[in-house]
Amino acid sequence: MASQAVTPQSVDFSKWYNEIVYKADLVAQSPVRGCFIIKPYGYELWEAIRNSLDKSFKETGHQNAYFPLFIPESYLKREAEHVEGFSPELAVVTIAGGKTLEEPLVVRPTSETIIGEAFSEWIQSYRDLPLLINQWANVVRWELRTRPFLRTTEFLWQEGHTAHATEADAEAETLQMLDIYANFAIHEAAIPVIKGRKSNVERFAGALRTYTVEGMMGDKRALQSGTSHNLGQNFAKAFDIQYLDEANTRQYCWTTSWGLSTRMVGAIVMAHGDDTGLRLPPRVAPIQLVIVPIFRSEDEKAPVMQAVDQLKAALNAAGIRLRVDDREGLRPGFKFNDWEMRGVPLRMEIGPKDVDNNSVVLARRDVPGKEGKQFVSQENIAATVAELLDTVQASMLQQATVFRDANIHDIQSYDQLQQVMEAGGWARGWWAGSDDDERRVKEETGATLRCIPLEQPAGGGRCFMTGQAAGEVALFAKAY
RNA sequence: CGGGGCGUGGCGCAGUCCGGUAGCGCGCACGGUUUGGGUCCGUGAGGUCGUGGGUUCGAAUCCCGCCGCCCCGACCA
Repeated sequence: MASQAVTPQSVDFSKWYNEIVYKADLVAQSPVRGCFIIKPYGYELWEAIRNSLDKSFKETGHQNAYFPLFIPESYLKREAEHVEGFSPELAVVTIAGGKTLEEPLVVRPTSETIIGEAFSEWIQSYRDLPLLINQWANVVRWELRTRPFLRTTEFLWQEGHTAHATEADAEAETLQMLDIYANFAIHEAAIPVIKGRKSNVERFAGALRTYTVEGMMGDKRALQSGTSHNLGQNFAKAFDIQYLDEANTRQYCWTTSWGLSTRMVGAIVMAHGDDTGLRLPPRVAPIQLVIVPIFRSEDEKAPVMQAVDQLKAALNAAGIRLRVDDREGLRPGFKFNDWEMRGVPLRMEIGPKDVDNNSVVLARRDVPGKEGKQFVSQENIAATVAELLDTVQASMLQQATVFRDANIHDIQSYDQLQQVMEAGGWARGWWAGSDDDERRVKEETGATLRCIPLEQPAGGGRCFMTGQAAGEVALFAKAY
């Protein structure tokens, strides 16, 4: 069937996304609205994300644990801002075992409360700090509107929770984890995210400060791809997380939490996809290389498959994730399109002519059409492929960075903000507005304050909205 | 909850205005053909037309009720 995909830069980007996640076999519909089945190919992509992050967590001294799905309703109520923030989207169990429960159980929307309760028992002394815990889990948030990966009723994520002796330690942890997210997004997912701080309006319910990494999608909208919160002493006070310091006096801990979800899968799809379908960065692609053998007859098939077996062995030995498409009855052209739609970064074509010449064709997914094809020798194929995968990885980051930078516009006035939002893109300008000003921006232009970037220009200027003196620039964009 | 739309084989749809044998494309199964950019031909399987009632000799089609889903808005990793 011919691909009906539209250009991701067009107004039909949403439609393109909804179609491609199904066609590329990432996801399937489920019986429950807002919940989606993640199919093996999509799950492998999530596993690649998970494995990379988990490695970074371990390297920075974090340990995995697992906390219960059900949280007593009273726990959420202990932190006022937190419960207010999450109440509208909670799923609550009131009946179990055929009886009405004395206290309803909340299906976790996040686990600060139950982990805070545990921390209060685990932590006695400054010697117990820092306590660095992460969990891989599912959470449920009953959102009104959902989309595969980007906003689902149930989603998979990791949530890190840490406790520290000092505010400085907590802040350092918060920023360290933000760096891990940013490094993953940039170097693995090839999405050049911008690190920044959230405004009061966008801050996590109960946090002192929230940091974010924001990525630009193919339609120039922003997507928050990971967050890290400095919770201050808010949860420590709500859950009585205290320790005895070296002077034998009781002190409240400073805690953090940080999370990255299956939304990252959607980010990768939306940041890189094109007319033909997905484009997956080699470092996270479940299949990095697909080999398409080409032959007309059984006589031609034997030598081709023999060469394929040899190439496959060499590539496997080098740790390259590959698949041989030996499906019968399908023409090569069909297979080319099929794997391009699924985003496989590199394709190897090998037919009788190549066997004679000791060559193969390698086709890059990041360069469209025939220009992405090249003949290479079968000698040292593993090294050739590995190098080309690195090239594709770098090229995809480069393309995404050029696209991002071309679509961030510096603004000096509210008019300019409105113009940028109408035309599409991100707006960057000096900002000293109030929370109400920020809400007005959202109402009138559809843009939200995505973040106050950590990297700031020198000096200061006048707020583009209020004209007041401003010391920081902020990024505004329409977001998912 | 406000505004708009849709429920017909696995998926996408036509048929509804004007009632009269349930159709098309894709997919699936089988046989043949084909393979360097989305092969072609043939045969076949598969549908309580969302649901309940009403009108009628006869309802996918007309009337009334109900249910479900999608899109836009409010909420959001």
